[in-house]
Amino acid sequence: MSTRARTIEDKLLRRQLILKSAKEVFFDKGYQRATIELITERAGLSTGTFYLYFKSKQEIYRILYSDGIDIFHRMAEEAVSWPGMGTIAKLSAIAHTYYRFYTEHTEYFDILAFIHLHQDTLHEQDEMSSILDQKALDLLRMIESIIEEGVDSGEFAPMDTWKATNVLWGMMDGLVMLAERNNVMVMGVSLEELIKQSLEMMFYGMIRRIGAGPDGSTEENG
Amino acid sequence: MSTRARTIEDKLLRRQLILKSAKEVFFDKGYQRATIELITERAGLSTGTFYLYFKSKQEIYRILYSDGIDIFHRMAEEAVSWPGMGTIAKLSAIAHTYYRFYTEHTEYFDILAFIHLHQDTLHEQDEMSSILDQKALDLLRMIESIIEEGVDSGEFAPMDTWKATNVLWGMMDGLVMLAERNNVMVMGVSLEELIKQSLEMMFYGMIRRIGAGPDGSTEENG
Amino acid sequence: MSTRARTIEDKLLRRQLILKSAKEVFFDKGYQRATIELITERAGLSTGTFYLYFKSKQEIYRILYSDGIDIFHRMAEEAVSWPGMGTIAKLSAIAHTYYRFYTEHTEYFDILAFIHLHQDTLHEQDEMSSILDQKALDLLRMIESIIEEGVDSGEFAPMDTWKATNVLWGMMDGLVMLAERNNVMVMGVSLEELIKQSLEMMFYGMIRRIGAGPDGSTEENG
Amino acid sequence: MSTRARTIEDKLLRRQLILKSAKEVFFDKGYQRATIELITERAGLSTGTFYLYFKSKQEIYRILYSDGIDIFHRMAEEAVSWPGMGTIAKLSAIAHTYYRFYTEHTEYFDILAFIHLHQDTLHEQDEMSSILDQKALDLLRMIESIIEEGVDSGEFAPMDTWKATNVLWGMMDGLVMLAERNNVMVMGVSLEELIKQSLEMMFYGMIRRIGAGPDGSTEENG
DNA sequence: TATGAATGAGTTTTCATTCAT
DNA sequence: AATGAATGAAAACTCATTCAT
Repeated sequence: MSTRARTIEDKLLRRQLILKSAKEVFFDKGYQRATIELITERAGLSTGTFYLYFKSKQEIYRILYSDGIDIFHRMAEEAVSWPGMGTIAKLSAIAHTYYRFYTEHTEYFDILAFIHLHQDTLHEQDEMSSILDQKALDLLRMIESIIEEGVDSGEFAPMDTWKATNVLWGMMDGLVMLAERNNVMVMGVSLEELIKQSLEMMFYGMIRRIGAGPDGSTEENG
Repeated sequence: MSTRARTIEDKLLRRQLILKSAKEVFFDKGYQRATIELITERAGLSTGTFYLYFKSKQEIYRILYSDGIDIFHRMAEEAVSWPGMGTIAKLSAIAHTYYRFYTEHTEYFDILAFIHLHQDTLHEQDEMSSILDQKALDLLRMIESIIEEGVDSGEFAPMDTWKATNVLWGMMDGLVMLAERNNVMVMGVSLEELIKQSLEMMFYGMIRRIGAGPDGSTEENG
Repeated sequence: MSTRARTIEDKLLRRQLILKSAKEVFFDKGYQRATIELITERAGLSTGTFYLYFKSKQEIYRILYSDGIDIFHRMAEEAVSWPGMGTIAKLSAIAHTYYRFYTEHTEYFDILAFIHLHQDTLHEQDEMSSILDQKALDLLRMIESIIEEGVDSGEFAPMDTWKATNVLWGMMDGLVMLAERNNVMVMGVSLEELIKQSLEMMFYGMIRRIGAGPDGSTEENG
Repeated sequence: MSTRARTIEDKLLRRQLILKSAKEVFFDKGYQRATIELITERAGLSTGTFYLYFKSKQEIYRILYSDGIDIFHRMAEEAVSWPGMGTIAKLSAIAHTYYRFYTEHTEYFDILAFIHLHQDTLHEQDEMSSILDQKALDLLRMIESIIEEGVDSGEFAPMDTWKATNVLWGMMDGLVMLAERNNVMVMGVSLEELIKQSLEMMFYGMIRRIGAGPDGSTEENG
């Protein structure tokens, strides 16, 4: 690609280049300390060019957020697409995918984690924000559908599947958040281990067992 | 107190007033978009006055963070200080406290959640940062000691208590984070409900049961 | 003196106290970096009190400048008031006084040296500035009158005494300025030595000698 | 050059424009009261543009100081580079250069005079400060070497040349300082005249003469 | 009189965005 | 299309001065 992007392919390539730079700079510096100059410089372009491809700094941030969800969604779908997987195996696979997404796409993870804490900065009443939320919702719905399968197949006890979905996600999310925020705290305990253990605890409560109530409680723990 | 804070009490009150304003503005706007002008304006004071009570914007933020942890720590300790509480009751109480802290001190919650995502910005190699981390660590250690009690008393199966602490915290944290970030997602499911359910699932995995292995797994879900 | 200055003596004393503090702080920090708070704090008073005794920061600066000139003027007059002193002895005494003033009243010296470089800051078209200039002029006139005596008595060759006065002052001033500004430059050469030598050089050019022209030039250096 | 400086030449020109404005504003207002806004406004630019060309207010000040010394050093070297000049002629030429520098580059003169009185403000332990001091020292050394030539050639009596250099500089400096600070004082006496006369007085003390001691004293004025 | 809390104008610097080239 | 110089609106922080107590 030369200095001018004449073809549509060139333009797309250049757009991708800027997105990549932005992702890296946002990861290195955070939203506020990332500057358009840093982003374009890293892409080997000039600041003005940025505005030929993106409307604003906010816009590119939102696009990255959206892309991040898409990537994770795709990874999760692939992870559960193998024939013959049981419900627990699928949920384990999703949890493991979450861990993989965290390690392989840390920059995206940060952007995703960051954004909900800055709704004030970024969710400024435009169409984008609701789209983003919709995407996140779709992701959760996919997970819910797996749990529903488990209930339908009798693998899991009857339960409020939406609740269970949120429990699962919250558990994963909280653990990764914890790992990210402070390495000291999870000292000596790998994130993967924690997720595995959490899942086991959870599944143990979910699976159908004689004598277990529909909400996972038993006579034993009253 | 009128226009001038003459006594020590007045000064403390005014300090509290600024802290309150800051907490609210940080909550509304986030750290970056919060300005000293907004904070003092909300307190009915002038910008200069801010610097009579606090050294910098960072300082007041750190104070709020520290205060936030202190408040939660105190709430948690009070919640488990009733005589005759079993381990599960104590952990439930802490989880419930977390929920209460979230609802009653949302501004603090945000500050706490925010800070670990911006260690680069705020944890700039001063004594404060290690104190803060230490405080957070102390909190987790307190929870761990409760789980240890449960293991010692035979209520829980033997386990890695530090892992379990992190699972518990991660679960709570993730759920609240989820609730905070997007109300739509937990639509129809109250946070309190979710925490309750998660705990039950978790405890079900933790309690000692005949035939259960030390890690909570059984032949059934092997 | 208690917390309130009730008598006129008390008020004068308090005024002197503030002047002393101001002199020290101006010396330590320079005009800009000296703050009213620093000045009053050093005097054991509150900032507000400052404005009971002085109109502004500028005013106290000007007063110190004025006082500085007065002190030097007095020192110079005392130094030449001994009966039987010749002209050269008197001029030597004044030069030595200048050196003494520099070492014994360094704070004043700095204020005096500083002020003419900041006419913009301090000489803002008020009556004070012309008074100050008048005082400085009076000082030079006193020195000129000594040189005139020397010419009248035949000790010096006829000369333009105003020129000579300025030469003398400029020499002294420049030397001290040099010493103050950069110790390295006068490394190994004491200021006193330099002044002594300069004076000797100058007097050698001024004294009446057979064959010397009225302006101090001779056939030898023609 | 129109509204945008596209070429390197344009940029250099614009840089010069800002330097010129800064020099003037520093001269008018002094360092503290000079603001970036005043500087850029005078240059017909916006405040932000300043920071495209200079790192900070301090930086531009230091550059001007450095430039000032360079200009004077160059002027002085040119002034003494004519073949056949004797030592006295060279020193006279330097003194005259000092006067020219003062009249032709008054703004620079002020900056130079100002800086050594504010070593605290501006000489803040960076490489620049030592370079600046070195430059000033180099200048004095150049003058000293001329005096040394005079001694070597027998034109001057043996003397401490470093002392003599400082006497000469101090004399010049003090005279110009005097002229600058208060025109009234040197009323009716041109600076040029004063410098000429001072030099003559000084040289008269320095030149080798039968019966004169090595320090310039003679039996006549003993 | 004395206090010192409060004020708010003023200053340097950053950086998203624009626009002349 | 691309450039990158120019813009100018913030924003944190300081401190001489005021004024309620």
